Amino acid sequence: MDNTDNIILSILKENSRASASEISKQVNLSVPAVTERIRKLELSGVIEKYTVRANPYALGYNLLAFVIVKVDCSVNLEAFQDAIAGLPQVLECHHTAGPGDYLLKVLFRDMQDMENFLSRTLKDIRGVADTNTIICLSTLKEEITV
Amino acid sequence: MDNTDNIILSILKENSRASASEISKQVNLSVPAVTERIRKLELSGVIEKYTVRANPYALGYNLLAFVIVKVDCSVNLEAFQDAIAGLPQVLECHHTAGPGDYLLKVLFRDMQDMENFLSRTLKDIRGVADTNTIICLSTLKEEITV
DNA sequence: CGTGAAAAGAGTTACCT
DNA sequence: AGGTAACTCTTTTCACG
Repeated sequence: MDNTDNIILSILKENSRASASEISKQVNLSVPAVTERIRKLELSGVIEKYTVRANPYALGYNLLAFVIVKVDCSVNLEAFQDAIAGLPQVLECHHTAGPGDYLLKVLFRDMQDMENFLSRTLKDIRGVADTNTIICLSTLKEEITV
Repeated sequence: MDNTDNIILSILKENSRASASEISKQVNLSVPAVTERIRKLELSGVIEKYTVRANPYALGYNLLAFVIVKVDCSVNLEAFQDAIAGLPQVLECHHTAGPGDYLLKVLFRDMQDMENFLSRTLKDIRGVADTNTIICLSTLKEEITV
């Protein structure tokens, strides 16, 4: 993971469809050398997957919020986790040490969608004791990784 | 944005390097038809960018935390925002309505790196009045978008 | 929206520095 | 480790049905 690898990674982060020949010009290396480095980045797990960044707004999701969830410790956590992970609106679910037990990042179409999620979807999941919602007014930065 | 578009989008989310011919087989459409749909998804902004998902752990970042930041209202917010956005460790920065003013998603190499970030990097930014850190124990789900 | 052909560009390999 | 060159395969693009 030298400097060249970092440049290659940042090029792919900007455009994962960049060809090896395009990249080779930017890093002053031959095509096979670039191909080999990318292959190693994939094998070592640095490159997890080639993906697409979709715009939630263009898809009708205009509201973003983080939800801090407190869970009743007496309940089976796996059921809670499976239920949460199955909700497509829930982009992220982290087990946390802090004011709550879980932190969710959730997209909503509108306020009503959010209300519905908080007062129905979430409360219907066994184990959810309390929720605390942080509404996002605007997003200044949103990267997948370093 | 019909069902076919959704399938195409989900295929690209799984592998953004999938060729139009590969996709065409999965959606039972011709190659030019798929190409045209993808072009429209790009133009309409649904597809924001083709990117790579890098594994933070493979890059030495083993600690993830969310930091709730309270800002002194009397200070110029732009300076704060620019300073924050310039930090590569800060993956996300949201302006929020809630217990704090900003919510940051930050990667750390280790505990010392986190301590350094909280007690130096952050405190040195003008306007930061108070911080509250939520440490992630584990991550169950982490998607970019719906 | 499908088909088919033509052209361009991709990746791969082997060999050499 | 990296460069060069040739070969092969795939992809994309275009004109037409």
